[in-house]
Amino acid sequence: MTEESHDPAELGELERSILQLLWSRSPLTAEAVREALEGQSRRLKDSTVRTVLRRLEEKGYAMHEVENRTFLYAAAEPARMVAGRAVKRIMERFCAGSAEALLVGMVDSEVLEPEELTRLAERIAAARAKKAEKGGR
Amino acid sequence: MTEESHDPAELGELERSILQLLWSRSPLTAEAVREALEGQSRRLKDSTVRTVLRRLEEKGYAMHEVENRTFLYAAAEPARMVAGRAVKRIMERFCAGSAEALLVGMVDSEVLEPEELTRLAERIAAARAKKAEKGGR
DNA sequence: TGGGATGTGTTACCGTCAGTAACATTATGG
DNA sequence: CCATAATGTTACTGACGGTAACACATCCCA
Repeated sequence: MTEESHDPAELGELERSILQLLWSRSPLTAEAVREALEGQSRRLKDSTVRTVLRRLEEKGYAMHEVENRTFLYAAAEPARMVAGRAVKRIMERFCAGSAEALLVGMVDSEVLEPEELTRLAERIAAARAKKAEKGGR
Repeated sequence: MTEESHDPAELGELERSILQLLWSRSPLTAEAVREALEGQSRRLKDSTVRTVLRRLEEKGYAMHEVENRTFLYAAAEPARMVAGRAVKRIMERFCAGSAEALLVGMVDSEVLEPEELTRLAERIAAARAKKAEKGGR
C-alpha cells in the first residue's frame, strides 16, 4: 500500500488542465494532449507537455503504458477520488476534522442547498445499499 | 459584492496555523500570536509573525482594529466559510461543478460514511428550516 | 525633555514549485 | 546507417511562503 501523500493542492493550473484531459478521454499520447490543449488556445511546446505529464505521474495522478515505443497516458484514479481526498484535507485543516462543520460550511457558502443535500444523501445511501447487497466486497 | 478571489489553497502552513489561532481565540495581538506559537514549539521572531498577519489581512482572511496603539487581529470570517469556498473550488475543478460527484467522491474516499451523510443532511436541513422560520430576514 | 521601551512599516533573502522549453539520447524502419 | 519520432535531462524564470533584519513612530517617565 504505502501510498504517497498525494495532495491535490499541489497541482498547478496546467497540471490540472492536462489531468482533466486524461479524465475525459484517455488514454492519450503526449502529442494528443498537446493537440487537445492547442484546441483550447493553449499553445505549448512538445517538451512542456511531456514534462508536465511526467510530473503528474511522479505525483501519482497519472500513469502510462508503452505501446509501440509510445507512451499512453491515463489518469491513475477517478477524479472524484482526488476530489474526495482534497475535501478531506480541507475538513481536517479548516473544520477540525468535523464532517458536520464541513457540510454546514458548504451550505453556508452556498455550495449546495440543504434540500439538494438531503436529496443527494438519500440517493447515495440508496446506491450504496444496493451495491453492498450484490457486490459483497 | 466585489469580493476578492479568496482562495484558501494559497495559504501556507504557517499562515494556516496563525489563522487557526485567530479562529480559536481572537482578538489577538501579534505578540499573543507569537507566544501561542511558541507554546506549539514554533519559535519565531516577532517580525515574522507580523509579516504573516499582514499577509493574512491582505488576502482577506484576517482584519484588525487598533486599540491603544496596538493591533488586535481577528479572523475576517468563520472557518467553515473558508472551508465551504475551498470545497466549492474543488467541486468546480474536479467534479465539473457537480455536487453529487463531490459527495460520492467523499464517500468513496472515506471522508464520511453514507449513513453519516444522511444523518447530517437531515440535521442540517432541520436546523435550516428552523432558522428560516424565525429569522425570516 | 530626551531616550528607552514598545509597536508598526519596509524591504529582502531563500527555498520550493509550477510553467516553459532547449537540447541530448535512443530506438527503428527503410 | 541515417532520418525520424519518441523519450530523457537539465534549466531558467516568476510567484509565493517562511523568515527576519532594520527603520520609523510614539509615549511615558526619570
